[in-house]
Amino acid sequence: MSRPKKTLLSDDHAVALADLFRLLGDPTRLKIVVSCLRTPLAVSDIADRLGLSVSLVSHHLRLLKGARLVRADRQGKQVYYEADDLHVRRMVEDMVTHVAEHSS
Amino acid sequence: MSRPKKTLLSDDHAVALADLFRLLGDPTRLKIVVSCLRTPLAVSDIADRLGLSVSLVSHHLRLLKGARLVRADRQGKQVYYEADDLHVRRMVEDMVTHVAEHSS
DNA sequence: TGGACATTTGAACAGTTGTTCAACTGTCCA
DNA sequence: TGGACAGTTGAACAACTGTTCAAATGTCCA
Repeated sequence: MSRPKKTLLSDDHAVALADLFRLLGDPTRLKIVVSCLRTPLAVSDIADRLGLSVSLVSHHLRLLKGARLVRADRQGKQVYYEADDLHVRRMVEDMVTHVAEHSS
Repeated sequence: MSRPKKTLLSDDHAVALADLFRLLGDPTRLKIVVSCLRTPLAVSDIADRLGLSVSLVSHHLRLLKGARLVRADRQGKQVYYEADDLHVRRMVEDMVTHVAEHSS
């Protein structure tokens, strides 16, 4: 609960954290994550909502899944994606609302 | 205090937020930010601590300053850099401690 | 089985990015 | 002024990344 005064970042942690940041560092990919933040969404639904090709969305989802930012759930012909856990959801939401609030 | 149920991300906000994430998405740059998170540090001090060339650190600092993630303060021959505001500090700290705690 | 729908995958390409090296600017002090 | 120290800048290059297109896989139902 309490936070240490000095947070020195080990190389491993720096790389791991940077990997996360980098994945969220592309606007398209960020929008994909945000779109399935609260409700599981099929690939084609995401593509429709964002006006992207299904192929492109799938490519990005593969990367996001690899980093455990999203989770896949096949249901018949469709595959539903959603934010992987509570933490990812909170962290992205916090950042999104922050930018929304502080947009000058 | 309360968070809206649906956080839809506008294109502008997505790009702005992704810009932030992308800058933190490089391990070297992330370590530079973290190193001057709590104490202002001169360019050569950062370079020494992280074992990087002064030139490389300066290049990265320029990008970070451009995004207002860090602030520069010349003091004689040296230029001290530090995290630009409380928010940047908190957000990066939160992510760093999160990864440190959840490293499996 | 066959065909329609949903998604994944791989190759290929243009554009971007991190790093290095060398040259340049700025600041101080003898 | 001169030289030493601190930092910035630009060019150049290899490595990486996002996107597109076409082909492949998986799933359901008549």
